Amino acid sequence: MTMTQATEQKHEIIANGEATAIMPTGGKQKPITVIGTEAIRNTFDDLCLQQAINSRQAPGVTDLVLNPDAHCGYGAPVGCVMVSPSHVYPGPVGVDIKCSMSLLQTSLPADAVDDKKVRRALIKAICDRTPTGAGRGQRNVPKSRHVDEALGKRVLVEGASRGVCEELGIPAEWANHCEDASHVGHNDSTGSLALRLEKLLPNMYKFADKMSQLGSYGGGNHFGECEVVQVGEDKRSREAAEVFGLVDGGVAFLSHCGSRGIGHQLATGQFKALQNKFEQWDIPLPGQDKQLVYAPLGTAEANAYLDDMALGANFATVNHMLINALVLEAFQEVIPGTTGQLVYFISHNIARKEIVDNRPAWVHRKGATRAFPGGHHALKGTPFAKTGHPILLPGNPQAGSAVMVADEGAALSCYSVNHGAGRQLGRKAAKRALDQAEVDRSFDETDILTNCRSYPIDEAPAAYKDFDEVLHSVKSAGLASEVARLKARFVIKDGDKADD
DNA sequence: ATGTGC
Repeated sequence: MTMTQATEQKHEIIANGEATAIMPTGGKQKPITVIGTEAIRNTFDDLCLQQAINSRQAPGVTDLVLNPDAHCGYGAPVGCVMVSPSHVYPGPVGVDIKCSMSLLQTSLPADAVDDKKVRRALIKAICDRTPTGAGRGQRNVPKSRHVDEALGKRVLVEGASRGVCEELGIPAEWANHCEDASHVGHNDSTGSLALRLEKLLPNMYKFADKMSQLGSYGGGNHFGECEVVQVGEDKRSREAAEVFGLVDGGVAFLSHCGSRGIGHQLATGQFKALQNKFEQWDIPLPGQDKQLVYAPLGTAEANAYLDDMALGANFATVNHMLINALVLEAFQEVIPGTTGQLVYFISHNIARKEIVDNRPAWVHRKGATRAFPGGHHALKGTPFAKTGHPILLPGNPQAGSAVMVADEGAALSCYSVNHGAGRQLGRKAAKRALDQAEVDRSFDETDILTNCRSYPIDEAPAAYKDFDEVLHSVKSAGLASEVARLKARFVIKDGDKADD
C-alpha cells in the first residue's frame, strides 16, 4: 500500500468527549471507535488510519476500536481491537502470537533490593536462567527443566496444563492466574491440536531448537524488570490489590515476552498459506492489502489458523510460566527463603472467542489488552469475579508501569485497553535524536541497574510516550482505574550484555 | 516480533 492510496480514503470524525469515532464514508456500518482526545487522534498517521479503515470494512467485521497508542502494524494497526462473529484474521493477531505481560509478587520488602551488589547478583542469577536475544534459548537450566522435542510437543498441545506444569516445576495454581492457561484450537479439543502439530512437524525448521527457547525473553521491546510495588491509597485500590495479591512496598517481577521462534514460524506460515489461497482463487483483499488475509469460520483454512494460533499461544503461556518459576528460583538463590505468587498473565496479541452484543465473536486484540470489569460473566468462578482481573500495563523503567482494573466504561472499547505507552520515536528516529551517554546517565541517576553495558537506545524511556498522559487517556475515557504503580530497580533487556 | 536476508 502507498501513502497516496492512504490519503485518498475519505472519512469523517465524530467527536464524543474523550472517545471519538471515525466513519468511513459511503458505508452504513458502525463507525470506528477511537479512544483518545483530538490531540491523540492527530498523532495517527495516514497509513495507520488507512489500516483501521481497511480493517473496519473487511468482511465479517462488526466492530473496530483504535486505542491511544495505535500505530502502523501488519495489515491492522498495532493498538486495535477487531471483532468478527464470522471470520478470523491472522494480521490483527500479529506475528508474535500471544505476546503477553506477567507479574510475579515476591515476599521481599523493597529494602531487600537496595544494595547494588544484591541487585547485580540477582541480574546474573536471572540472566543465567532466562536469556535475552534472538535465537537464544535455555542455558544453565538443570536437565529436569530442559525442554526437548517430546516435552515441547506437550507444551504446544496442552499449554499450562497440570501435567506440563509438573514436568517443568511450575506451581500448578499459577494456571488460575492466567488469562487463558490452555488454548484448544478450532474444535475445543487437544486431540485435534495434536493432529495438526503432527501434520506440521515434517516441515518445521529446527523444531527442537525452538522448543529449547522455552523460558527466554527474545529481543526488541521484550524485557524482565524487578519492581517495587506502590499500591494506590484509595479504598478501591487497596481492596483490588489484596485480591490480586499485590503487596504495597514489596518487590515484584514484570515480564514481557511472547511465543519466540515457534510463534513467528506458525504465524508467517499461515500468512503465506492464506495469501496463496487468495491469489489462487482471485479473491479481493480488504484495502488490496495482502496482510489482511482472512478465513471464514468453519472452513479448513480457519480451522488451521485457529489451531496454529492455539499452538503458538500455548508456547507463549508456558514460556511466561517457566520464566516466572526460574526468576523465583534466581531470587531464592540470592536471597534464600524468598517466596512468590503469580499475580497475573495477560496477552495483548491474541484472538479470543467472547460474547459481543449477545452473540459469540472472535475478538482480535492486536497490541490491546483484555479489560473485563468486576461482574463480567466471563470472570465467574475466577479469583477476580468481583474485582475484575488485573491489567498489566508497561510504561517505561523510569516513569514506572501500572496495574489497572477495568471499569464499566470498558464496554465502549469491546472490553480492552492499550498495551503500553506506545512509541513516540521510531527506532531510527530514536537512534538519531537520543544520546547514548545521556540515556545511560539517566539510568544511573534513577538508580536503575541493567544487564546491558549500554541500554539499547531505541528502547530508551524517551523513545516512548509520556506514561502519565497515556494513563490519563485510559482513565478519562472511563475504561480502567489505576490500582498500583511499579517502579523499576533493575531491567533485563536484549542489548550489549555485560555477562557475554 | 523473527532461524534480525527466502
